Amino acid sequence: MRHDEQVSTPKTTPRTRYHHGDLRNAMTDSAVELARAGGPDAVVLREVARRVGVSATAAYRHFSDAEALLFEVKGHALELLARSIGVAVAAVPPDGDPGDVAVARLRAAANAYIDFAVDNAGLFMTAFCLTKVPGQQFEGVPFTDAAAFQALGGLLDAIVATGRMPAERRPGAEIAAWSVVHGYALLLVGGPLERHLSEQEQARARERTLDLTIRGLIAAD
Amino acid sequence: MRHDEQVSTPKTTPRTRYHHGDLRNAMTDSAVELARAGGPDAVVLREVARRVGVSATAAYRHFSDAEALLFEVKGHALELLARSIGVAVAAVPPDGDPGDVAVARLRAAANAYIDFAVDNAGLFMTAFCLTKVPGQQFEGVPFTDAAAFQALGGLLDAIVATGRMPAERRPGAEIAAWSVVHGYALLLVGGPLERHLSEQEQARARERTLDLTIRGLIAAD
DNA sequence: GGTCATTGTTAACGGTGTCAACATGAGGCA
DNA sequence: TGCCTCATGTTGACACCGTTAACAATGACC
Repeated sequence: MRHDEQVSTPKTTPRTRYHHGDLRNAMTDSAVELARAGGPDAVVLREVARRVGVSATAAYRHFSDAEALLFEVKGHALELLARSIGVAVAAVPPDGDPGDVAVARLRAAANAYIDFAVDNAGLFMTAFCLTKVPGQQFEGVPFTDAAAFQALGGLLDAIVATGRMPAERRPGAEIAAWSVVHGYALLLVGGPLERHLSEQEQARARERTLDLTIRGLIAAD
Repeated sequence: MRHDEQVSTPKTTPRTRYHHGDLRNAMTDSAVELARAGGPDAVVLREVARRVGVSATAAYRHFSDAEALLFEVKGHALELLARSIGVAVAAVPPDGDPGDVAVARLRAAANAYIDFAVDNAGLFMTAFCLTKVPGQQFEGVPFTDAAAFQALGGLLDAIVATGRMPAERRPGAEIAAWSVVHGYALLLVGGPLERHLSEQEQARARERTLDLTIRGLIAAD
């Protein structure tokens, strides 16, 4: 419906063979690029088909719906997010006090989450933005998040194992941790924080938010 | 684009007078109802006009854009959210230890925020969901949030005043607090939590998340 | 009571998702 | 080898959407 900015190179590769050969993946990739650049609203079935060099209706041989295509994009975005976090966590040097390392890993994961949201705002929005009240059947975020959720749990378990966090405080901690980071990221990406705070203030706010959360997790009471 | 469910009564009030008299407000109200029921995607200019009993193009006498209408709805949704929180905070009995009262107020605000998101998922999504990477000019959440932000600051100041929270931890605390609650609400509304957790687990998770956050805010270190 | 800006209306355009009917061609079976 | 079949892509059409241009009604002000 919105037909403003036609961002860039339509990139119509006018293929030679009648059958594309790998249309589903090609469309998904193209859709991911659109989402990266413009968020979920930019994922337009006809535009995707155009870029891949195929008629719009060809999409229906591989996706039941325009929404199904968007769903695929969400999955990809989540996978990229998870990978990005994994890299950051793995980059934490495992030397020194195990408790420090475990906490540093959690912090690295949190920062990677927020960094991803800032650096790939379009993908992040696409992954998490719900634009309609979901019906009976879930059509929110694909279940990939479950894996990420377990990974986060692992980080927290590690902290408990080093004695830095009371075990009885462990249950539900993933949800609290995820909530903070997710909320901060969303308030930042195109949200109020991005507008009301300078870049420096944002950095400070992020640090303090993470400090506070980690204190809540590991502070003795 | 999506033209599936036509939810309910089009409610076309075929007015008698040529001029509506209060078209702008009527359209805004109707749009808010659509958003409440179906989220931002349900706010369709032509449908709004239909319900108010007016031609689609009449909207352009009062809104520059379909987006402007949506923007108005966002403002209303935020106002309702703020009002809802205000009521909850005011309902906290001011008896007993001032520190307890101040903390209870913060907790009430947090719970009201999440309750609003759950009970008015469509409005909440409409208020906060960004569907496109914003351009130079902000087009995210209207600035009403600034007022809510200050109110939250007031709650935190009160806690500091009672000595329950170290003053040096005060700066940036709004952001941390808001982040948790906002993130939890968004993970809940149509998000992963709603699907992976039973209702009882959700209640427990919420309690623990708030506990953790408040501990982070007020725990001595 | 006449003038005119405000607020409506109709007609039309391009864009979008989607369906039905048709075209192509790659792979298996004779 | 040749044919048949079915997955894959195409064209054409429809309904809906946002938006603009040109026109009509009305109410307020002199």
